[in-house]
Amino acid sequence: MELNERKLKILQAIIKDYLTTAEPVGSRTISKNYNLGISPATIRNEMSDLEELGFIVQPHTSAGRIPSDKAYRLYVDTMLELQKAEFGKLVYLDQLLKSTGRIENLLKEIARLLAQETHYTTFVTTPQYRRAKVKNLQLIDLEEGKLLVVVVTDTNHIKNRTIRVDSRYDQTVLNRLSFQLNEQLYNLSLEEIGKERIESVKQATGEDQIVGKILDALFEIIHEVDDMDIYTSGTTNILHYPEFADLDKASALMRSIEERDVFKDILNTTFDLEDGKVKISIGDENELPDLKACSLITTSYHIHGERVGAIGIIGPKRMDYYNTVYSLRCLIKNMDELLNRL
Amino acid sequence: MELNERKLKILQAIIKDYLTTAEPVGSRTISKNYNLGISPATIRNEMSDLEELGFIVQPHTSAGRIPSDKAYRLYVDTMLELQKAEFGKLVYLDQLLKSTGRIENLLKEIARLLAQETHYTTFVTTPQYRRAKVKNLQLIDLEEGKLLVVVVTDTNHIKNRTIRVDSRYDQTVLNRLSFQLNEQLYNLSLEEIGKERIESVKQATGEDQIVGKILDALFEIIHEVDDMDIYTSGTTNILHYPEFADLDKASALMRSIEERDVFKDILNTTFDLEDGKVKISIGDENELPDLKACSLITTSYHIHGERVGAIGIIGPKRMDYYNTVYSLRCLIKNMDELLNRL
DNA sequence: AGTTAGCACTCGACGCGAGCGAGTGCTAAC
DNA sequence: GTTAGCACTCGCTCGCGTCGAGTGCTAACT
Repeated sequence: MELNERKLKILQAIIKDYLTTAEPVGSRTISKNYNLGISPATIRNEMSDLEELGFIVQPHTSAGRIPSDKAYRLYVDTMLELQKAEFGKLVYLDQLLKSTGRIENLLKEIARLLAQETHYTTFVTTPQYRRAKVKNLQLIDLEEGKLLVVVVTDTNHIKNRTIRVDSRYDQTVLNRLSFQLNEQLYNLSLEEIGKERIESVKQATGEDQIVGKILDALFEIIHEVDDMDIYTSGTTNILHYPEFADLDKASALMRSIEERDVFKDILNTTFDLEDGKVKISIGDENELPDLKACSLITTSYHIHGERVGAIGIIGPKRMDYYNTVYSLRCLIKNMDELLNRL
Repeated sequence: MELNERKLKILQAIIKDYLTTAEPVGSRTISKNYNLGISPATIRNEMSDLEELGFIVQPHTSAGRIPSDKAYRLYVDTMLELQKAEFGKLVYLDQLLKSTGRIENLLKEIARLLAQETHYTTFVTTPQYRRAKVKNLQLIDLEEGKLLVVVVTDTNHIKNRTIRVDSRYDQTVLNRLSFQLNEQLYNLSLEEIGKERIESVKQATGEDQIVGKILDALFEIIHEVDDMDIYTSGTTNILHYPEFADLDKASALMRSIEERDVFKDILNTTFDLEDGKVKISIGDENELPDLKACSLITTSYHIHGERVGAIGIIGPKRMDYYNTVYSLRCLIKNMDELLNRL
């Protein structure tokens, strides 16, 4: 059995109807409202096939059908035509810039506006300059069993961390070690220092136990998200989605968002995204259990051409993908321009 | 009719019971569980009196009684004995300090821990240095009906705001006015410029309509909270209070908190608090409609002896005042010490 | 005069069953 | 291959009776 054109049209109709009503869709509804020229009985037969193919599911016997994750994926991949959209200028962003000088407030406001427009939950991270380069790395003897690792970047950000080691190392030994590591890492940007690079430096420096520990700490320092804030808005909208009528579910999701647990996964994948790409991840495609009833639309924003931050929308799987993606794209275009002017 | 000792005991019993069960309290319950040595019938008579006195209310006929705001106020003022409490050292705060260098993260964590301990919603503001002094004040003619007020402090913070006026003022007139106002306000710290000071300057400058407007704007500029962040935690706890079972109420309150509307009132009164004082404001005592079903416990924290930030707890009127106030006091003591060490 | 037992009454909460209606799958005819 | 017809399923709503917690009132008791 294959997905012929009529099945596709019916599926499309089901999705479209379900997106607006949030109610299971029956054969009669489709026959009446989407003139495909076929009777409810025929549609029923096709729907039975679509269910077998895994595109729709029945919440219970004698209910209509609702789209599955697979259907949403198909919808997003093939039925959403966004390529040729034109994006207007958002004048309110300019006004925003005038009313506040701090970029933090600007980002907060952007999250707020996006939430207001889409009625979903939104988030924006503060910018992360991952192209900053290592200028200096220094190891400092603190006390028996403790070392301090300090990294200074060419943007004069200072990051440090204490690590535990088994024995005491003399400062002259540490200085030599610092020098070696500096040679290996100098002028590398933070994003270039990935897991592989760390491993290769380990090899090059001779696989010493302490060097291993230092490099692991270094990796963490560089990639720590401690100084990144995430601004959210519209979390209370979750309470109004019919799929979160169950208070426990809603509360679990809201707590995950409040505690920032949600973002651990999201941000990694977003920063790996190629420029200008909007990523949609639907239901079960999300790692976090609380997000399995949600869809996520994420993208990145730029300052001086550098991809520095993430912005995204969390909504029910039944969300209005078309308009939401449109809004996000339009916002990003205006936002990138705005941030370049800062 | 007066509030004799027996009535007081019954009221106390009602409050105590209601705080734990969140259910209206009946006469039989009190007779059985709090051995006051009187029968339900007698208690009913007394309760009838207590209702007439405004200390308890009946949600509907044939239901038990619940304490009114007035009762909570009495309870908090006279029945809560907190004076002689000893506060232990919170070791986890020290650990917190070690794990993060930034004060922002420290404050976020403090809000989180307090929410976790109390199961209510908490907030902490970032520090505000209000002892900065006025260095210069300038009025600038913008256009017909619009003036710009600029204040510069000795810490080189610049604050400004446009205000609307009825007619146009020549810049030379504005300069003279600026000079006059500067004379009055120069070298005053921001916290010294309170409502009373503003009033007295109004008098001294001759009660002109425009001067009034300028001074009002000035007051707002000085006390505006634009560069202040407010960290909240535990907002989802609201969903579990029985008094917010109504989703619309819960969602309205959570939105108010998310949008920071709640804090406009709260913060003004908190910063006016004398040092070390914990303020409790119950139900209708709160300005904001969404807070009328809540109680608020707020106090301030200090850095180098200066009162710089607010911290507080938002819970249902039925909250556990005793333990919550205790937790807050204990936290503040440790927090002030910790912040001094920074 | 204050206290208490007794009693009728109120009213929300809960559970149950009938009825409704949206929707299905199957069958037989077109 | 399509469709009309039909029996069947099942969640939802609504009304109704019951239950029980709680009250106020009255009359009797101390």
